Formats: sequence, C-alpha cells, structure tokens
Amino acid sequence: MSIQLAQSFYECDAVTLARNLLGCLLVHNAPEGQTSGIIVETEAYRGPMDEAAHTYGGRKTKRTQVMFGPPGYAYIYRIYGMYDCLNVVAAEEGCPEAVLIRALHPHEGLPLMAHRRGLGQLTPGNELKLCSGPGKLTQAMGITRELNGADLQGNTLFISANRQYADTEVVATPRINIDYAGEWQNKLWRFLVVGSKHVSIPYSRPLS
DNA sequence: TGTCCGATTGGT
DNA sequence: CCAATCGGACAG
Repeated sequence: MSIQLAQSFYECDAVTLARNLLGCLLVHNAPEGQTSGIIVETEAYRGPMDEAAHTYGGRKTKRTQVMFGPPGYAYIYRIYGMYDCLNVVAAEEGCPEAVLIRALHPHEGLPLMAHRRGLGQLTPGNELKLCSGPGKLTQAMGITRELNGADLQGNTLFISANRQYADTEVVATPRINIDYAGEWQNKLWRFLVVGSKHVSIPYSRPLS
C-alpha cells in the first residue's frame, strides 16, 4: 500500500521537482492490472522563458492547458504521431512548468509491461527495454492521453515516496533532442540515477 | 485549409 | 543514418 505524494511536493520549480522525483514510485492502476516503477530519469521544462518548453513565450493552447493549471497533475501529449509522453505539472497555477518522466526501473507488473510493449514473454534480456525511454514507459504502463489532466492525488495514476537518492548518486546533463532550443539546450536539466541500467541514454562520464 | 515538424523509437 | 506517422502550431 502506497500513499500519494502531497500536492505541496509539486509546488516548486520544475528543476527542483525533477531532481526530487528521482527514487519516487510511479503507479498506474489499469483494468488489466497494476504496474509501477521507480523514477530514474527526468527532465525539467520551465515555463515561458525556456525555449525547449511547449509553453515557451507563454503559449497557452488546448494542448498545453494543463501546464497552466495547479501542480500535481499529469500533462500527457503525443509525439511523432505515435508515442505519448508523461509529464508532471510543477510550480503553481498560472506558472506553466513541468517535468518529463524519461525512464523507470520497473517494479510491479513486469509481464504486463512486456506484453504491452509487444515483447511477448518477459525475459531477463527484455527487462531493460521495458521503461528505458519516455515513449517506452508510457506504453509499458498503459498511460495514454486519456489520462491527460489526471489528478495525481487520485487512485488511478499517482506517485508515492519510495527511496531517496543522495546527490552523489545523481547526475545532471543537458536535455535530449532539443536542438532547436538555442542556449537553453545547455542547461543541465536532465537528471539521472548514476549507474542505473534503466535510463534512456546511459550515463558515461561527468560533464565537467 | 495547407504545410512543417516534433521533449521518440527501432531497424538498417 | 533514416523511416514511421499524425496532431499541434502557425501562416495564409
């Protein structure tokens, strides 16, 4: 039995939240079963000033609407016409910041994850392919755009405290695939757990 | 309405 | 390196 993170946990800037979400447990209760995983990789996207963010320049559209709402809600969008990406809304209402969940260490429901990913049976060799990327983890956990705007205080999709990582166990790198973002691509706003084999792009060396 | 392109992934 | 595949953002 796990308890949802309090809404106050999300009431901080996206960079802080991205760091603090490492080690927390993401849970999805679906009709087919429950799946969960420990968050091992995140990226922060900060409101109007961040050229990489969907809300750059204060763009408030149908898609980005939930980012302008209160913290602790799911912002889920479709990318490349085929994958859904899960974000957690941060900061406060009217301040459109969010954290992209990029990778999980699978915890519960691994056979179901393997099935949803189209990998057939769960095997030792499959395990690293389940949730090692933003598109993979939503597919594995059955998280779709139907859950866009979901309240993370609910019982369907939520995050609970699990373990905490010390700063020595965490690394910050530039964000992935945001070449269009000018100088903002240099911000060290991607956070990963050092040594985790479940991240999207493995950490190899310190940046400096 | 038309065009361009993406906070990705998997295969060549 | 490149195709898949389609909704969002924006120009006209």
